[in-house]
Amino acid sequence: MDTRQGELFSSDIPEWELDAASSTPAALIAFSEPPFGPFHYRIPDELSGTIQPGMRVKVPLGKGNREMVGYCLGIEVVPQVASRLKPILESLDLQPLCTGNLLKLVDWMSRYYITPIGQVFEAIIPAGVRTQAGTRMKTLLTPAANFAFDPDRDSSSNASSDSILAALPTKQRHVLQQLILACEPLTVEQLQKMSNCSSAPIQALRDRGLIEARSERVMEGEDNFSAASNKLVQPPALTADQRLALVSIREALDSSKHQTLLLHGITGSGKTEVYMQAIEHTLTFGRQSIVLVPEISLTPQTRQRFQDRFGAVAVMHSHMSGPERHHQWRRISEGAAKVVVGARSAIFAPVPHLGLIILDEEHENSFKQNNIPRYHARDVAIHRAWLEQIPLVLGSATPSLETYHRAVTGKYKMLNLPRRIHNRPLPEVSIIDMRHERIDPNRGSLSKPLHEAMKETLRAGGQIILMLNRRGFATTIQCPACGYVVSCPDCDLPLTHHHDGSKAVCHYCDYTVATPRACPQCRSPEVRYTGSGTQRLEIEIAKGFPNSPLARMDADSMKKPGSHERTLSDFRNGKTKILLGTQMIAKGLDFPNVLLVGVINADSALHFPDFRAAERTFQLVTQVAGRSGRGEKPGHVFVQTYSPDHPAIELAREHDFLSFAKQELEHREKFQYPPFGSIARIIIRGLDPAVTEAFANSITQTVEKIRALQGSNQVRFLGPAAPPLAKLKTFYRFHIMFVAEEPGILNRLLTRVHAELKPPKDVEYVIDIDPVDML
DNA sequence: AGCACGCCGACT
DNA sequence: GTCGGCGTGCTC
Repeated sequence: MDTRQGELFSSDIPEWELDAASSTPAALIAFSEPPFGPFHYRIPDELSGTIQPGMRVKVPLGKGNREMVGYCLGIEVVPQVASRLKPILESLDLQPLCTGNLLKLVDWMSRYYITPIGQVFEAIIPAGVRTQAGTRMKTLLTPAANFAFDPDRDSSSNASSDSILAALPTKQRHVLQQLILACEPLTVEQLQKMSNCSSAPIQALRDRGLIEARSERVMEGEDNFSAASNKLVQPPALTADQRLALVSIREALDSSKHQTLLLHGITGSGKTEVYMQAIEHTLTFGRQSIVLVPEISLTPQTRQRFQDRFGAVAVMHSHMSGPERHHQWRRISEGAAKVVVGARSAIFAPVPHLGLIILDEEHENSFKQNNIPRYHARDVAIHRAWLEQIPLVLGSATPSLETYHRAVTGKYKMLNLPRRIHNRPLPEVSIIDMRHERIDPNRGSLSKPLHEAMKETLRAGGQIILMLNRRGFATTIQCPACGYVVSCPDCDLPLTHHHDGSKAVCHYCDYTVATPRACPQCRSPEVRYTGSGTQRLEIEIAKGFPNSPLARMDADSMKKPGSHERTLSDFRNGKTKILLGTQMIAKGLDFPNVLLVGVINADSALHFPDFRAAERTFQLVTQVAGRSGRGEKPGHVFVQTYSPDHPAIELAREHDFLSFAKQELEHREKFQYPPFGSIARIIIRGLDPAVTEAFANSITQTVEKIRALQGSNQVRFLGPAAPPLAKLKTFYRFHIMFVAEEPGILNRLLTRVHAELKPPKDVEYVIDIDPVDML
């Protein structure tokens, strides 16, 4: 190719400083792997006018000119001689995968999360869309122009084509006649079948130019994504509170301006109905909506509820196949879906006329992505809504303190649903002080009061939800003789015993071994299982309540597709009386006959070394408590804890979010934690502990240097220190925490630091902006 | 990431 | 004298 280019300009003046008149339009291309670029590429004549921002292109890179796929960021005029630039080889998309505000959103994410823009593209465009999953190239054959399909054609009208036909070998003539008679483009296979021949005569006709072939990408399989069912459910009447909230959202929609609204509605207050009527209003001016929900609450029921109301609903979640995602994505970008309901990544849905974004269970940590780019869907939603100048509704019974504080200070509009539907009371919550509970093997993990309440509830025909936030059978496997604990060789953490298959499993990396029958260290013939998980609880309950059908819901029992759906429908129709599970069952479930909820261990989230531990505990207890008493009969909740005096637990008992928030905000302000400050984290991991720690320490020095350079002394940092998971999947880990008054200062510092860091071999690091956990 | 250039040790 | 180690730097 351009091997002689260098010789054409042998002067010492860099080419880009040459005559400005030779400036030329070039495409700016970024890659999703190093070197991320972006780099300029020449747009060859045959592609001129076709390359647009948001498209993927194939370009040569480096000395070997290896072919790379890159994303076009834009077309620029660069003061460079056109021939100096390497050319784009090929355009991979007919239409941009990303346009307008979505492109701006990608750019913002790249800067805010300090992530190469190519990696952001890779994360927001589903893999199934990039590979065009579910489509296939099909070659369609048509007769050459002078044989154009013509059903009325008689033999005298086109003498020349007839003579060509007559001159052909028999087989080829027959094939061509068949194609003309077909009156529509045919695939090679179809034509072969019709004329009962091999592909040879067809190829010969193509070579003679008598058959024209064109390639087209077609959707494979039938369109099984049904459109609207014709009878849609009519909206029910709203309560006064709901009406008031809806009026505010409608005002925001009508204003054509951006506004964030916090819908603070207690559990069972009917937030979803407000969302749906807001979506309805959005539809009246021809715009679509995006509804984001945590992955676990994206149940078939949720989906059904929206489908019954709106018909044309697109669903996006992580357990979808490539072709499915691709199809949904296409439907969305064509504007065929009125509503997109999805988890985290649905915030990137290519909706053409977005009118409203709703983010339900706003406080949920699962909206934060744990791998690059480590974005928070709530914050991305805020930015997208701002770019589109549309309202964003954040809904929760237990808002995050960040959001709540912004609503209280007037940055967001606060909407309240302080009452349950039909004025039903919130359940009475009883705290069980486990420090004073006698252990009784007949009850296992259940305290006497909870055990009694269960008996009573079952007698009265009610249903029960029990939450234990640990899966497996036992959390530690220990030798009573020598104290040896069976641990993960890769993470140094105790393995959890799983009863099914008698295996010991690491819950952080899935390392699995057969649970030893004897102590591997001292050969003592006995091991002890301490700490209860859902599997043990299931066995205990089955023994204690043999006549009450029971179902367990956790990551282990929900592996099979459809099991989630089946378990919930069995519980809904009363086939099972007791539902026990991990926090998976704490959110969103709405079963009117649940009269009792038991929290087996409310402290599980309380003792994490994390400033949000209290907030999470409050949220978890409040959320799971909200599952009870949703029907006509009142509900009751029992919370087992070893810290009955902890404010998070006491205030959750009183359903007093306001007091909890007030108290917690005071604490946050003292330490400049969010929402009073901005935080970020650098996590360093490496195979060699000493090398890793040395690099972590060197980061500190770079940070101090840049901080002095920028004069950003407001930034404080802690560390490097060993995080709670000091070893994970064979990697030794360190982290550094950053706190500053506002995100801009932190971003400016970390962007520079990132540019200077160069980790040694086998060491890597990530920057986590606005982390939600410190693990 | 890959691939070059580049500057010091053990081999024909 | 050359072959080759992987440190450093660049990729439009």
